[in-house]
Amino acid sequence: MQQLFKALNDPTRRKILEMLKENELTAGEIADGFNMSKPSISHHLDLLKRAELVEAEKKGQFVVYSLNTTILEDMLTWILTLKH
Amino acid sequence: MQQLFKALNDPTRRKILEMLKENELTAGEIADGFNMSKPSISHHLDLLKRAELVEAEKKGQFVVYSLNTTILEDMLTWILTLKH
DNA sequence: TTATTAATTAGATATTTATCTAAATATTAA
DNA sequence: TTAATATTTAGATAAATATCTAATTAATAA
Repeated sequence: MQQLFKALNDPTRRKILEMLKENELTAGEIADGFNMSKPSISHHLDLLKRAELVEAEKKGQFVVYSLNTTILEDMLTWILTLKH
Repeated sequence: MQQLFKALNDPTRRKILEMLKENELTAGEIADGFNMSKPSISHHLDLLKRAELVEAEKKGQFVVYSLNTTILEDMLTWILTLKH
């Protein structure tokens, strides 16, 4: 849970998730969407992967990232429990 | 949105919200639930208040805190948008 | 094989954050 | 009015975080 909240506590990482909502993207394509160095984006992707919010698959020299919304169920449950 | 995610990105603050789910509580009663100084708890309460997750009402020398779940709608919406 | 491209890892740094103790403020009780 | 209680504010510090550049790894192309 902590890892999940931590991963979402950054606007860059939230925007990455929004980008991946449409299509899966390579690390480079994701980096192109930001005015930030590739290593920084790589670090953000690593945090998202650790939180299980994205999955990474190596395709040749590329790494393709895709969204994994499964883990968000836990957060939804936590929030809804608070509300009722 | 950033303030909201930030406020939830701490286990102490999340536990405070869970405590307030049951009853409203004074700052001192909340602090009693933790092995942490009162100023630290006061700081956490301040962050929760800024994020509009709690409301504070002064009653005599006490300050009573209560949960405000309204703002959580925004987060629910964000998460659900990501999922569909 | 050598050069190029894609991505990550390593290491450094500035900023943010969580925590503490001490001091200040505000309210109630003696 | 003075003392006690509840809470916050101020200031300091250690740890975590986001970012950068340089170096490394891995895969493809010449």
